Amino acid sequence: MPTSFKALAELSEKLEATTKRLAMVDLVADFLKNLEPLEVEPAISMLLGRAFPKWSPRTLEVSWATLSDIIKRITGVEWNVFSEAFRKTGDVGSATKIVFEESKVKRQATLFERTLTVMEIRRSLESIAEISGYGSREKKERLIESLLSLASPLEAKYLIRIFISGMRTGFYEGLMEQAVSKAFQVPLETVQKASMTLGDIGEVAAVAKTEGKEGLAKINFKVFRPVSLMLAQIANGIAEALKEHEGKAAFEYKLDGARVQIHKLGVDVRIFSRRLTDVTESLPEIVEMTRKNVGGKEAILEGEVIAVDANGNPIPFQHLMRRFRRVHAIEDMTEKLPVKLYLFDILYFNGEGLITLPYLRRRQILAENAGEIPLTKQLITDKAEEAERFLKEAIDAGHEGLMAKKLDSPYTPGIRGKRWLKIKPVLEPLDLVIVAAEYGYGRRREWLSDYYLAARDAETGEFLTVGKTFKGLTDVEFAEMTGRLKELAVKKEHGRVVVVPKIVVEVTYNEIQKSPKYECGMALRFARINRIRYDKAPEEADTIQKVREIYERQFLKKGRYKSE
DNA sequence: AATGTCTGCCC
DNA sequence: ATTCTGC
DNA sequence: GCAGAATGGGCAGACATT
Repeated sequence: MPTSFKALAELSEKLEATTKRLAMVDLVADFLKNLEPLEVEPAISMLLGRAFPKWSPRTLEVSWATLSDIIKRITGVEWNVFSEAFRKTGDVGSATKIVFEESKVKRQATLFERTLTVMEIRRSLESIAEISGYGSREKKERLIESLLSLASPLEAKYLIRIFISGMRTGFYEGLMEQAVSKAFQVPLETVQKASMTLGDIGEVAAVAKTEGKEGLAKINFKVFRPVSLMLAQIANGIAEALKEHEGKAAFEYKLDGARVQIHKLGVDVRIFSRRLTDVTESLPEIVEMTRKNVGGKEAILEGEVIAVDANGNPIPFQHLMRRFRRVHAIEDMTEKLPVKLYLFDILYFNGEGLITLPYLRRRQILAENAGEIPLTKQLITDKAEEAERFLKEAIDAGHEGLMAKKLDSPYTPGIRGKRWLKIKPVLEPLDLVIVAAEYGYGRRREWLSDYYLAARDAETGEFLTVGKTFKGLTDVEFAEMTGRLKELAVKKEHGRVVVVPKIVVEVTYNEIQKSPKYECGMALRFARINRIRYDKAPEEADTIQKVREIYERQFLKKGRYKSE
């Protein structure tokens, strides 16, 4: 019997209500057992808040702005009714449920509601993703409208959450692996291994259901099917990294570019980004390089692409972004804005998965088959001073910092572990003034949690915004800060509060970027609050002139784009 | 044709 | 991306 | 220790609007 979406929504509601992970796994396992084979992947994707599997190139091109318009329209509620529900719950999905319930009579819900199946929802999502071209916005909206008008308030809540990619139930992919293992009675390790290889638990579960353990064991890498990337944790410096890696590690230059996974089969090459988007078209020179240099028939490689100046020196990340997902005027841009590839890992070669091999061995295989493509510069050492020198060298060459990699470690797709650590020095902190703030969403809905940070213009005495941040304060500090800011409020509009420039905060950041958005033409990258400077008056805050000085100083190390 | 808005995705 | 929080 | 939540700057693309 086809599974109803109502059952999936009710399950999600139960998951949201508990924080007990074992209980969640049991609930989901029971649900999975009763699915038909074709429903397995769609249902699993949906339970994890995804419309499609992770590797799928389909996108809905619909988000909260469109959705709230649609919801207001079909429920007939006023703008303030919906935003009140949103303010109260901090979430578009829950707000939808509320207004659906309140407007039941108006939308004659009981007349329209009927059983929606999981497969119907998947097909609708596919149709929505497929629509494009002139008039597509309206067509998408109409499709969503008709889907929502068939849905009950509870179904609507979770449909909306699928649209905005997040079920907010606390049930995540790792738990899904446990549920799959339990439901289809296959060993957890087998499920985990298959899930790592394929990069998505949905399809793995479908195989587990139809072919069992034997089917799972046969799962291997497929060229042109991207693998989730191994991720790194932050380390506070060389010493910490060495300690974590038992005294000895491989340090590699950390380049400020975009991560790429390169697949090759004969002369065919495809390039995937960190989120597994196909970016092959944007990077013809990387395709060419791979074809010419990489040995073997089949390979999956990983590396970093950076933008460089005419001398091959790294230039700021922003410039790379003008190339990275571009599909128009590429030939023109390959000349104007050259990019360079550095490889650092290999996951698959001529039919063999390499991810279980130790780092050193993989790096060796990579070196043997990379031809003239450079590898990231590497130093293996157990001496902190040597590593420190290497770090300084990397920074002086205009790079971001270092990666520390554990010598005997496997490649673990999708896992952010301590086997890889990133070491990124920060620039000197700035004392900035909060000039405005916004209310948060979700758990932060009661607090002013997002702050506009400004530097003083020494010439005019004005405060000029150089960025915005929501990071660095604890919940207690947010609550306190909200109180203080409310007292300083001079203007309120749309959840934004403009305040008297009074509160000074010490802000850390990794770079000063050129900004098209802020008046002063500069913006902080990755700004976060270090501490609140209760002891400082706004007149003592750092100046725009100082920010500019630091901005200019960056180019002593990094190259500059030629038109600047 | 130019400008504005939304979306997704790099970091 | 970074940071804090809850399990 | 892990995963998730909350949200930053800024880029291109795709449409919508003027």
